[in-house]
Amino acid sequence: MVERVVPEERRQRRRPTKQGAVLSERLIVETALRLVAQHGAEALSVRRLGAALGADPSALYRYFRNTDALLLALADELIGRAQEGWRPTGDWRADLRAIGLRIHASYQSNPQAALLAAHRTTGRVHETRAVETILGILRSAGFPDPLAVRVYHAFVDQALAFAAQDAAALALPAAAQEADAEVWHQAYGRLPADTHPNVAATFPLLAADMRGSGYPFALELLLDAIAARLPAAR
Amino acid sequence: MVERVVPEERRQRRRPTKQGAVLSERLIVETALRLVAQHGAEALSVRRLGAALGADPSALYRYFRNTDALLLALADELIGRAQEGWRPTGDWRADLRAIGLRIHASYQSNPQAALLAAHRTTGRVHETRAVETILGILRSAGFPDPLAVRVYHAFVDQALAFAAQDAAALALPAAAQEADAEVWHQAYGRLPADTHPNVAATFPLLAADMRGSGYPFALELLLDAIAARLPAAR
DNA sequence: AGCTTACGACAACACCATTGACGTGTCATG
DNA sequence: CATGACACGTCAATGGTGTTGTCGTAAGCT
Repeated sequence: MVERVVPEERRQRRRPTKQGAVLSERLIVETALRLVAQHGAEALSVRRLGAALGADPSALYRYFRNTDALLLALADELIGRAQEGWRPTGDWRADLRAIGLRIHASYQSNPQAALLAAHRTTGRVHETRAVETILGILRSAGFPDPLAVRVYHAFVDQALAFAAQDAAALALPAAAQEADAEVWHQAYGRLPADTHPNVAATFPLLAADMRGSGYPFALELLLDAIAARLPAAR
Repeated sequence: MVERVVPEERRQRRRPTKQGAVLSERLIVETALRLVAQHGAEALSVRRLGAALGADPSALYRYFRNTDALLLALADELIGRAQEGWRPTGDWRADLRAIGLRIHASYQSNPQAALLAAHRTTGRVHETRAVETILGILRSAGFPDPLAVRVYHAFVDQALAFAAQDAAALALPAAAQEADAEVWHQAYGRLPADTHPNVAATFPLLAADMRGSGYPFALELLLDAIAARLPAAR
């Protein structure tokens, strides 16, 4: 097969499609995100995306070598949106907290796409910038390189894992979402104290706490532990 | 469409297929798990499963209303297998670590099914038993109820989130898996020191560390932080 | 022994990603 | 301003997917 993809920056000719659309990597990514947001993850197919763009499906292969490459571009776009407008404060702990919460929030804003994208390594610009930033925060805070790398890994994986996990809940149909919450109260609210004493004793607390995401507290705990491993400065 | 599925317990006639196999829910689930284990996640299709069973693909629809129902059955089977044989030691930290790693490991053993399971609250016996156990460990370790509940939430969500995250990576088509690994060397190995000094400085460490899961270290950090919040005993 | 019907098989449908071939509109060159 | 090269949108085809309407037959009841 001949390589059909021309890198975006080297693209010169832009011929409109029969329906008048002028394609670009940007337009394709944005249309794909819109498609997923409006009609769910399963609505994202080359054929449907082509239709939404007003182009033949195969035209997409002039921009992405396959659907995997497109998916990576979507993932990178989400990472990029998470970083928009953020500036480091110089306080490593505050900065890490902000980045973690921003990644989480960005993925929640498009749960369907987040589910597709959260577990990929893109190697694209937004991602490499985020990696560079986080590593910079840790190294200039005084973590020696081997520790900085391990901490980076745990921090990033946890942010992405929670983001995907919470996105999955949001991605459920609204009806199924409420039904799930109901089932939770039904099943756990009625567990008898003789077989499940600990659940029974803490049920009101549990029910209240499980409403929200576990991420903010888990992040705080992670930051606690990281701080404890920071070699005493001075 | 007519409902084709007859519940397993009410099944009476067992007609062999042309190739002589006698189908059952058990046989189908076990064959499916074997198929995935031997030939990878992408080998699991209705057609291939039918072929592996020695039956027409459409015969499966006499046992499962669709592939989602089949995958749920696979997931349920895995949950059952995972909990076998674990006993608490009385050391809260060792017990939590063991539970976390067990959940993680069992999901890795069949990523495809794990992806479905990790995002759903079943409220069924295996799940409620796990909740009861973890809460019991925390409460008898001396955590006051409100803290025990928050810690429980963070711990469980972390385990499930990482399990799903790492399962997702394993469930990718082999090609995408290799692509992700390649990206680390291609994209991150070539980032110039003037734009990405921190990545450039730590690249060998990074490439080595990112090969494995971030969970074991993230779990250890979480346990560190939890221990630090345990009210001094005595 | 005969009847009912469960269940396996067949064939078809609608969708999917991907690719080779083609021709036209766009741009760089002169 | 004309021209030639070729980028890129289009077409058509391939081989995959899950799913379903229909049918015959053999299993198991009476």
